[in-house]
Amino acid sequence: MNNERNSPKEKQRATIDDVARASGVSNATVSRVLSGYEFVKETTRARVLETVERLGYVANLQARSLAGGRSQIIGLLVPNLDNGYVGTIMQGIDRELARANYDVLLYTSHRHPSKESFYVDAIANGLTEGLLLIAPLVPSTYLDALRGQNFPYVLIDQTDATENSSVVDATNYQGAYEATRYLSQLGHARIAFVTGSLAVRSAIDRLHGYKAALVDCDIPVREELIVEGDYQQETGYEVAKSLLQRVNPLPTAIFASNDLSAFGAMDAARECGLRIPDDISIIGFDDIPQASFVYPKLTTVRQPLEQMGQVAVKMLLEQIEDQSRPPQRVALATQLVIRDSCGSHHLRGNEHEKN
Amino acid sequence: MNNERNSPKEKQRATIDDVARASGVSNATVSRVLSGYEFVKETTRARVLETVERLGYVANLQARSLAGGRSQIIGLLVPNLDNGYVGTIMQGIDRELARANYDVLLYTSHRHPSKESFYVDAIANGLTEGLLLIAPLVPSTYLDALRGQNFPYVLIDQTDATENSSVVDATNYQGAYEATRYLSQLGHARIAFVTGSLAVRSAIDRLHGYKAALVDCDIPVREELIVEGDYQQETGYEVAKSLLQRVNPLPTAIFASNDLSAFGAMDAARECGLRIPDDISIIGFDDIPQASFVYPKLTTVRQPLEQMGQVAVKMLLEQIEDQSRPPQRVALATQLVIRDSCGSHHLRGNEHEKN
DNA sequence: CTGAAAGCGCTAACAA
DNA sequence: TTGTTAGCGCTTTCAG
Repeated sequence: MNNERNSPKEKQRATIDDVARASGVSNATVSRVLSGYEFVKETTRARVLETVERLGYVANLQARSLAGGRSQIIGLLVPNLDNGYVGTIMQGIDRELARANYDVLLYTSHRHPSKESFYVDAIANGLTEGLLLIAPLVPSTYLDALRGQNFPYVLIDQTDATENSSVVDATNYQGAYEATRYLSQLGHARIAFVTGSLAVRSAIDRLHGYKAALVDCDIPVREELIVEGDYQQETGYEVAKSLLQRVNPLPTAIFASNDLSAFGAMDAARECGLRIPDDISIIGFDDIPQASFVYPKLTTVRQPLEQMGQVAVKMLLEQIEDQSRPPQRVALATQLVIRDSCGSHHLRGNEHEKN
Repeated sequence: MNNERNSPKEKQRATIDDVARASGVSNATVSRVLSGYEFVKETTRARVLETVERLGYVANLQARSLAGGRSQIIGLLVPNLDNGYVGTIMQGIDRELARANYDVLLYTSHRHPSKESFYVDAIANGLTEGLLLIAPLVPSTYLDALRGQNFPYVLIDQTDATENSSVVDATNYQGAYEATRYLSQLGHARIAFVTGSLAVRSAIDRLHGYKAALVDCDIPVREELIVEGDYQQETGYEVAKSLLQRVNPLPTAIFASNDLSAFGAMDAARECGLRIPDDISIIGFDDIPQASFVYPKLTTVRQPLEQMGQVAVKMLLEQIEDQSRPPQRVALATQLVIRDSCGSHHLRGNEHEKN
């Protein structure tokens, strides 16, 4: 509508033609200099560069990209930003992208599936050269379209049911297995489990790991000790609370499928008058930044979040370079991080004065 | 370089001309239909829309924006994403932007000033229609350039020394004043203060608020109780620790300039064998999501982070609509949120069995 | 080594 | 109500 961009006081941004004129060459030559083309006379190059500097010229991305160049932008779809989880992954993405001189167009779905698919359609449309999806809700809906256009994308911490996408995630099964075995080794036998949303692959894998470990440790799998959460702190609190009120005898440990749920479980335990780790042990999954500064510091299974981001970017960039590259799947190793929220069940009662 | 975009299997994206041809009209007409232009025959409009649907046509943003239309994208510069602070603000930004159908191009400076100014140059260059800067480090460097081009931007939680920018922040002085007075009312007289980076306006204002409250409460301002932090948890930990080791008698309360620093101070206090809030009270500033689930829950001064994001977007959008609009400054009210990390100093010793 | 010219996909006068 | 025609700023042949 009434676009005031030409108001009197406004300085006009320098274009490539301005630079060309000011340095007495053609715009093509300026373009060559700027793109690092080899065969330009040194003196010409110097002159152009000097002019660019003097005029404070910066190329217009849209024009460049329209003209067939690269936009150097990738789309990033995230569920939210209010806990460190996505932030940490993004740190990895950021680092790797900076190296390749790419920028990020961000889409926050706020766990709203329809918004998610809307964005994906829009993103794959021109501006971005590729797409990174962090823990998307229901990828299957739009993944086909993406594949149909042969549009480069990588899923982070989520799996495509058709197994036809590039994905980066962690060894969820093994991580959960180890965590459970660790609790068992501490003497726990009544180990409750708070799942993630079971629509999500990682949640299912962690559940399987938990069950497998129980079996291997000769602990019966009791369905009443398994409650369904959704990776949210609030939900973790609620289900843990009702679990603690319902089950008798009480579990001596709770394994929450992610740190956020674990925080919720900690709150619930405390409200029930239980001391952590003396009365009940709690273990999480992810190792988001907060895990190390809740009190007591949370023992958890570390996902290499930052590294996942980096790897995803590398894969995406490769795919952008060579669109015919087949999908890859990478699962990075998890690692048990022992802090203060789990205690030995044998010693209960004897060692009450831990700080 | 070797752009494989024309590999055999790749479907080509439909352009506006494809749509025009397929519906037997000119591209101009298609453009009109798409932009909601009023005077198009209904049957034509319907036909075009049908074709768009059938071909799965989506407009190319870069072309549209190059041609003088709007890109519907704003740039967002953030310092980092690993704590809830920025995430919460972004939630507000997001909500408001979604309403106006804008997207976000994200730049993470990771507290690196040169990167910051580099980004600002790049951002203001074509693609984005405006710029939101969250807690930028040294805005003065590039703000002039932005203003010179009359490029719309809004600062969030930071102030331009020249007072020539639109800014949204909170009532830092009053918030700090209230927090300090609250501690004084609890009976504390030795109240330590951990500042933010004093290059930042909010940090200075909070320090002033703290000092003013002390004066008004007839408590002497002791410089040895004031230590300089930088809004980072790690630094908060370090300076609080050395403070607690150095000062004698110990302060009975610590006011940290932001929640992150407060978390650091909590860690330090605990390492010094102090119990919170029994032996020492700790109060923060911001009320980021973690504040309510650290243990004990942090008493803090709430900044309406989400609302700040929303207001900033509204201001920016107004500026985009009317570029001649003069800069505005809005300070949203802070609010003391009393939780569990502060105790009364009078009662010390008598009420040791709080949970 | 460099310039001219043809677009990239779209919007916006200006005609018709 | 609709089509024609210029560009937007840049890259990229194709000639020199």
